[in-house]
Amino acid sequence: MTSVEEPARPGERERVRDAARTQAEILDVATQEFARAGYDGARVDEIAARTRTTKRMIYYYFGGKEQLFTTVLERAYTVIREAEQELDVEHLDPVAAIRRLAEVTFDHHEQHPDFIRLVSIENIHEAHHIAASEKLGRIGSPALDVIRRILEEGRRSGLFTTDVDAVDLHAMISSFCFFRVSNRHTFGALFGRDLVDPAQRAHYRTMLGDMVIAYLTAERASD
Amino acid sequence: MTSVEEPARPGERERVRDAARTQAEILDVATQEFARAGYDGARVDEIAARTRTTKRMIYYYFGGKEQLFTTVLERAYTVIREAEQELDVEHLDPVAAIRRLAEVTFDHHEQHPDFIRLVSIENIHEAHHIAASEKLGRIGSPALDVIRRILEEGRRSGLFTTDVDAVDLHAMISSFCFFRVSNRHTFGALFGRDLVDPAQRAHYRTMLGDMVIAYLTAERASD
DNA sequence: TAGCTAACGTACTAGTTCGTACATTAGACA
DNA sequence: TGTCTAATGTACGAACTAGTACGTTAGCTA
Repeated sequence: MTSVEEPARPGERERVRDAARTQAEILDVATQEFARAGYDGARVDEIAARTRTTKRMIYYYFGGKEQLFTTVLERAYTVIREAEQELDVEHLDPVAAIRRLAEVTFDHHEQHPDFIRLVSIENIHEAHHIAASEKLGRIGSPALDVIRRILEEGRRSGLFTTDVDAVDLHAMISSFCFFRVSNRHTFGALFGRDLVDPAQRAHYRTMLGDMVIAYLTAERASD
Repeated sequence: MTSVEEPARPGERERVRDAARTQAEILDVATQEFARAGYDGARVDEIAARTRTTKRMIYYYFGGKEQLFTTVLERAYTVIREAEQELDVEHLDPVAAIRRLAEVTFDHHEQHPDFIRLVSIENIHEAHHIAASEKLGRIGSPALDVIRRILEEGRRSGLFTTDVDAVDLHAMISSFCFFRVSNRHTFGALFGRDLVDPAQRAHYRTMLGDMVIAYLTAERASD
């Protein structure tokens, strides 16, 4: 999400015109602005003002506000998918692997509140931008493949007693991680508890893992 | 959320001027419009147009767009709190009671997608309207009290092995119910699965209950 | 039934906001 | 070193949008 501020690598004197840098700078600022204010709340002029370039360039490179937002989304999703690719849990036993996966998901959500906000905003708009994006249509999810393999192994070994679909488990894990960040403000205002309080971080991280493992290893759930 | 369209109770001829009805009508339409487009995306003119009255009246009764949104939120939360008051699970054993509570929460989220959207929107705005509202500050949560009592009983009887805080359990249940509705569109677009597909409703409802019960009755989780 | 006021409608304005027409120049390359 | 184009800046316009000034009237009450 932050490709920002390459301070002119040595030997490479900062050029006045640099298409790639200008585009990256616009995307960085746009990400912040859209995440801050929502699609309609975001101001193209404001984005331009916080850039070293002008509004003209936003239209030159991205075409318009709508496409800019789509590109921001594309980049945000690409970042998270790349992080998922790093996932290295196959050497762990199924229980540890799932817990680790949950923790990595937990950490990623916490570390990218802007991404969470963008996704919330995109949902208000019924995912129209994702639908319109070719890139996002076929981006896939490495995490899902990992979950699938772990679940299979866990079931074969008899460690997991619950027969759950990978997508559903992903939804279960994501929902907790996402909600904790996305609904932080209303939840805090209504129940007087900050779900993202650093002092409670380990607590909630453990709670998530416990919950998922308990579900997967429950002795004969209802079915 | 829908006080709408009282079609002139018999004997009570529809008056041309009716303050209460006008206000309710504005609130109904405003709820839809804000939920549809977000705070900044919503148009005061559009709200007025879909009402039998005019924009003038919105300002007459509510003061402005900001206060109108706050009032919409207040009413939406009041509705959900009233639903929680109906909650009648104390006669059930702790396991059944928690499962029932989870199911009621699940049902309520499904039945009020507009409410979910409003809450998402309010979170984008960092709960500023809730913070500014006296009414919402001290609205409380009947559900929390219920959870507290069930948990206590469950622990005393030895049925629940996990020592969890009522607010945290509420967060756990809510996160799943909320995410399923709030992130329906992005999740569907990315994973090709509609979390709110009626055919899957019972499946997810059971899954939530299983998860919560598994967590509460797990044999000595990590602690 | 006369008077009064809460309830209402119309028409307008000031300010904002996305988008673009037009002009300019850095710097790659021949 | 001259040329050409991608990259850039300035200034402006058309459309929208929250909010209001001013005038009107339904219907309650005395």
